[in-house]
Amino acid sequence: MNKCEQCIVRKLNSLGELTKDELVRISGCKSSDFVKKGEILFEEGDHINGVFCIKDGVCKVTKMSSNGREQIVKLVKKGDLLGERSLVSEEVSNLKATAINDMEICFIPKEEIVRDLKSNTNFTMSILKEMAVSLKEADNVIVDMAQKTVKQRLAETLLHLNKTYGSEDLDKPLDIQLSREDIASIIGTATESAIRLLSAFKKEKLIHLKGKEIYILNPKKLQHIAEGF
Amino acid sequence: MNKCEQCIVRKLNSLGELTKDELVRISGCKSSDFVKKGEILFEEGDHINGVFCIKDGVCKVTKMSSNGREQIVKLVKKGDLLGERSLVSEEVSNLKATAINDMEICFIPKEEIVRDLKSNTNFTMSILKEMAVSLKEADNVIVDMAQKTVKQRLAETLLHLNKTYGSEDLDKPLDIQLSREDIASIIGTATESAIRLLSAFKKEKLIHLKGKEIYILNPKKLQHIAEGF
DNA sequence: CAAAAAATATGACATTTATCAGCTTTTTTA
DNA sequence: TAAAAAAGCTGATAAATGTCATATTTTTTG
Repeated sequence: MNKCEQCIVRKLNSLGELTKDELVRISGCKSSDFVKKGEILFEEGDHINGVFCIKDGVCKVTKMSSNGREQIVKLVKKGDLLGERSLVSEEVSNLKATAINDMEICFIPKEEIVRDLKSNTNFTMSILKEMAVSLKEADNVIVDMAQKTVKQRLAETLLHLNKTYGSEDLDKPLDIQLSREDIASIIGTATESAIRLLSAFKKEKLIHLKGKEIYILNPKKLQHIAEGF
Repeated sequence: MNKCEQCIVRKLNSLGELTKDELVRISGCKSSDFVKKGEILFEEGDHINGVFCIKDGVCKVTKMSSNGREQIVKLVKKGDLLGERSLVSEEVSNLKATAINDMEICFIPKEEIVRDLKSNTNFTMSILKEMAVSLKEADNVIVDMAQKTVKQRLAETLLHLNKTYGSEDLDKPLDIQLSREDIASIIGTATESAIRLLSAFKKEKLIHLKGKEIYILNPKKLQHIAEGF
């Protein structure tokens, strides 16, 4: 089993605030796992009781609406933590996490992390900061969902994906493979509508599509569309 | 000026976790204020640098979308804290807060609160918990905005308002007066659409309207509508 | 590899929602 | 209190989006 204190991934999230001694202890109680594409990390109703640290891969975090459609609430990637909320809540999860591609993850039990949360101020403040950022982002998503058209939201989402999974090289596709259904589930629309708009963007040469590969050709124009022009 | 350590409102939020000594210190540096209906507490772009504790009244927290329409992100009422994010972020506010009715508020400067955040674990954990709850609620709103129809969202919103501002007595209206524009801005639709649906709900005897007063007559049926039936 | 299943794509149409115009009622202001 | 302004309401219509049907392509499976 790999050691947390030697793992580069910890530097990407709040775990980087832990001391060497704390990391050694965490290392001793954590479990590591490989998760295949399509497999479920946890579901709505599960007791999580710990935090996932994503070493590699991407998963989608979803919530089922009462209409019976799944909404992707966020994408979690290498370096991110998942399940922080379980640390300060006794409730079961209201979210489901599914691997988008093959993943490598670690799981740290709640009791161990909570210990540090109560003793290491830097760590706590870092978690607080992460939550604050998440809250701000959530507010932005709410406003977009409420006020923007599906077309604007698709443009927005493509730009967002480009920022996170795009390369400087315009000839390379986004480093994430989403189904059309996933894309629709991010922007909150019917799969057919997402497909239609993607086709329209392709026709306007804003993007290029090759199977599930997406090339962002004209981010500037996409930005204009996202802003309502 | 009133004293925090004697203020009942503190028991409604994380400030209740502070010790008597801490509260006395906070009391010495806080400022109190009355805010008239319609007045602005802070705007997008403002440096807040502190936390508001709402002693009385309600305010709407909004964000302007790039389309030029304001979206109400949440309503903040007596007992709530406002601006917690400023404690762990140097950024300017991305939100605007406007009084919905006459308010009485206290403002506690950031430096003072951050001191306690770093020394009083109970307080920090309480703030963490509040943020975790907010995050969960935000996820729910995102899913509703993305997946539900305007009609469903209106029903949902009425029930939500009923839970927070309703009385046990069905003959009494909700204890909050929102304009039709505000209601539209909560559910993310055009004012005319909100008015039309309110009229339809009234015709079906689910609610009763008398000016800005709203009476919830049939919460059960509203629940059904909110869930998509 | 062939058959079956799943995902993608597109058209036709129905439904939802926004927009604009005009009117009435309520609230504010001088 | 009268006039002006704002808010509320309703109808007509346009635009956006969802749904259903069906064809095609891609992926999975035996």
